[in-house]
Amino acid sequence: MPDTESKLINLYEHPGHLLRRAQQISVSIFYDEMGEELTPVQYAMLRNLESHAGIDQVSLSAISGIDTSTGATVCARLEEKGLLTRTVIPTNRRQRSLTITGAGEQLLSDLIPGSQRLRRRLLAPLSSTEQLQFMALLTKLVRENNEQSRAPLTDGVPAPREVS
Amino acid sequence: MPDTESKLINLYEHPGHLLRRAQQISVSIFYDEMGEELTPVQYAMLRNLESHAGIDQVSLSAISGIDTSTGATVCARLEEKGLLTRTVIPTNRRQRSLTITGAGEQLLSDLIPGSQRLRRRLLAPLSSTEQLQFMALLTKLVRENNEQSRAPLTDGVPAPREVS
DNA sequence: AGTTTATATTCAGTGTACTGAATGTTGTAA
DNA sequence: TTACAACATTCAGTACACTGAATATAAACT
Repeated sequence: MPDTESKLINLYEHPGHLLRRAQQISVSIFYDEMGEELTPVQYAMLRNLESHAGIDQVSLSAISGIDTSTGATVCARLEEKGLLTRTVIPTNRRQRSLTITGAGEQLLSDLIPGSQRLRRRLLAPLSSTEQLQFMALLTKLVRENNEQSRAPLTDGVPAPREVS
Repeated sequence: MPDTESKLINLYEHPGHLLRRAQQISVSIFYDEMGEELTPVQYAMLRNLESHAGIDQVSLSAISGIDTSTGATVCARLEEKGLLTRTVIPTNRRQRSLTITGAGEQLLSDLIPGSQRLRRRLLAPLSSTEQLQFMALLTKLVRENNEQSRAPLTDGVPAPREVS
């Protein structure tokens, strides 16, 4: 009998604990391959900004799966580093339009090889078949539990709320 | 052709990003099912302490997969809450022996049903077969990448360094 | 118009999680 | 025994990630 539902002696049979460990490892490899210029979350937001020029902070946070409070501080740091600019939108002075700078785009393109190595290293313990399985299962788990966290993903391109 | 190795347009094909989201969701469900008395990491450390009475902070951090700096602050908070006690070991005044209190053991046993619901909810999007697959793959990934993070797991029972 | 409601952002506070350094203790070697 | 290395713990600093509340703006409604 596989000990999936029975005794909970070993904490490492708990999916939550394993996920925490996997994330730690992922972050660690990230810094190894991508350097110290960006944190994983900063990278994710900048990468998402690249394909959604002029988006506002709330929408960018949403597609990045990050709570808006956190998203604001992340954007502030990216602005400090000169990787994006924030400008108040005249037609809706609540929103700030975000634009990636040249330095930001340069950095992203410099980081492409690292991001590929990161992915390969993280999945290296699995065979190619297992890699596909794992990604499919993880995607399914995230997608269907999506609404659980404070920062549920707005799927795909989330109707950029007519910034213009 | 499955887009596993090709273009990296969609960030949600990146394992690291998915792992971060999965962890967010896991934490969120944790609070939902386990209440606010303990954080996930506090729970993990207390649970590990239960089966390793008298262990020192460094060893407990190691088996919990937590860096010792972080482990120290977590233990301090658990002591404040009256869930464990820390006493300097006379024979080695560097180390502090940790002991779970009655209140700590009570709390852990109260949380057992919640921890089972947590596990079920987290894995609910997957069929039973998929759940087994997923746990196996995640375990493999964590185990073989173990040394990557600052807090590599000492496997199983890590030779409690003769506390006594 | 004036009031409510919704929205975007920010702020205060707590808790991981890490790095790098400091402190104190123990054990070993010159 | 004195110097040095190893070790356990702590501390300072940075960055997520969340909650709950505050602020400012915009839209809707009476």
